[in-house]
Amino acid sequence: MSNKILIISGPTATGKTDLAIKLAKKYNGELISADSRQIYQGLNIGTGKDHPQNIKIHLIDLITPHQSFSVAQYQKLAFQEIAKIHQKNKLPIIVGGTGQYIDAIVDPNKLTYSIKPNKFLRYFLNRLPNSTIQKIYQILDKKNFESLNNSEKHNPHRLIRKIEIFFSKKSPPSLLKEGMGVDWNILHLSLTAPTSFLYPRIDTRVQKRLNLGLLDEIKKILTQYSWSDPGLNTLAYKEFKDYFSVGASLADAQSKWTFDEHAYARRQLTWFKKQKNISFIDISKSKYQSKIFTKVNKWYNLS
RNA sequence: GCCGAAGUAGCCAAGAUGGUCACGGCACUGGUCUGAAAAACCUGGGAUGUUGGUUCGAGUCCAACCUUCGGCA
Repeated sequence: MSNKILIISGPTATGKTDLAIKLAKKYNGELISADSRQIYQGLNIGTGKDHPQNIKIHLIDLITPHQSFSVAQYQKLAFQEIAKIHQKNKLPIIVGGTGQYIDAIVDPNKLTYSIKPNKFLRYFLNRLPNSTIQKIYQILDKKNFESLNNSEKHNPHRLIRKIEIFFSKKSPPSLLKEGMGVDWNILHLSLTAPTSFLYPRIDTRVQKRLNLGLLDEIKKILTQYSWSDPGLNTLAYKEFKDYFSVGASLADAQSKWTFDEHAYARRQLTWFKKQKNISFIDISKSKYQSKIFTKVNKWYNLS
């Protein structure tokens, strides 16, 4: 066997981790995080690393807040972890809310992932107005520029990445050469709920994290890192920048943070909605957990 | 009870001398995404406290009423 992978995804505050821990116990599994923020050391309360200490979760606490990270790196590491867990004849359980990271596992054939970021180019382009970036890309690659939708044309990150790809030498090696992902048997469960159900849960969790001492954690982080470090561009941290640096009110920071969490949850729902081969589980419905265990059980024992 | 100020979407808020049924921001909605993704973007709907009056025409002027805030009692 040993080609099965269980994925638990979904927006924030749906109880993914708790569920995944239960599943891991029952099915002899090991957890792999798919979370772009829990990879940062020191960002604990704000990113929700509140799972029991005796539970091992792979791919968290990988780097410090002044380092940057990306999907391609995640993909590589996740493949390694999956392989290790399979070798132990255990079930890898991917749990997280970063849709892009999960996508890199489910659909690994992303050719451009081998094209590395060009720091110099990014530094240069990042200080230009978007209209100029557009013109540059238009001149370089008129055809592709015109095929972009409105959202992409106004998105400097995406435009810069496209320019980066244009300048790189073509013919990126396919990851499929390594044979990763070709024979996996994946069950992808995505937790979901109406926003009217999610928002109150988010709100209480925000309050809870403040009570747990988030502000002290931020204070401590600020002794070593600065607001411009990539790790601090994270919900639960970035909203407190004005509070700490300009003396803005705590209430404003908290409500800003809360609303950012709502918007984040919406984006996640939008992302997962259009992914293929997902079973959605509405956690606002009763007995959703038993539905999950039934589904997993059937999948685990068959095939 | 009297005097003053104010009432524009869930919240904040613009609106020279009355004239395209009203600027924005937040929230909320739907969407985009191939090495920044808890990122970075695109999109949509919703309002002039109430009732009258003046006027060709009122958020803008007048009256009454209602509500809120401040002061005096």
